[in-house]
Amino acid sequence: MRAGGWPTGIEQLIQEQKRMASLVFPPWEGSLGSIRCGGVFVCYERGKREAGKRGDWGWAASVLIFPDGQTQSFCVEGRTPFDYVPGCLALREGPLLEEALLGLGSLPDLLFVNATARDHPYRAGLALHLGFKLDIPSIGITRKPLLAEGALPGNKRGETSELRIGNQTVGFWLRTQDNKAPLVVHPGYRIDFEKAKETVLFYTEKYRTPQPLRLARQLSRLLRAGMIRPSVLKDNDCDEKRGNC
DNA sequence: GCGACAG
DNA sequence: ATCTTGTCGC
Repeated sequence: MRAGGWPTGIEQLIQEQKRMASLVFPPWEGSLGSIRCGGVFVCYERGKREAGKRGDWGWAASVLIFPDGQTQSFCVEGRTPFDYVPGCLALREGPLLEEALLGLGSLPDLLFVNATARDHPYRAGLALHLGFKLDIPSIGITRKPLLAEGALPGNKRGETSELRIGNQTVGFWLRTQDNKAPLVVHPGYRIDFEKAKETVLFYTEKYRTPQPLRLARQLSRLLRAGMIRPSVLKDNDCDEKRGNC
């Protein structure tokens, strides 16, 4: 599988988003605990106050967690080809995130992405887009909704509350740790709400952010800091060993 | 026109 | 995405 083929302009992207939103995907049937779960993340230069611009450097990392806890990862850096435009995140981040994933020895069975899915002007945010493009069931995780609205959940781990756009439920708040800020969970490609909830809880036993996404974020920041180099990194054990990658 | 607006 | 500041908890 090769990288590329992303829309290169807003009109082209919107057309693709409308197409994806109109498709019906068969639900994924996998069992947590026996899958390779991935996370992918990109960070940008520190100290900038304005929204991202075309040409900004980005540092991306993907992480794959095996059932036995072993991990693999891949890091890549590059310039982003597009300004940040809400609703068009795929133009800015899609290509680099895909590159990071395709560098892994094998693709994940399930993927966490730092983006929305159905909570989107055309009901096809980057978490859905990336999963669809690579044919990997995907779950989006964000700090806040893009368009959806809904009350906050209770303060206990596992509590949820629906997020809707009009009458349509597009995602949900999920408290992953007692008394810590909830996350927005966006069921993406081939994932239903119940499975998304189970999966996020499975990967947040100890931390607020699902472990694959958390490790990918750590690695991308280490790459940005120059503490690790781009390309293959294998058998990392970053958890509890920050800076030891 | 003005503010909001995943990352 | 990123920064700042102060504050709380382990």
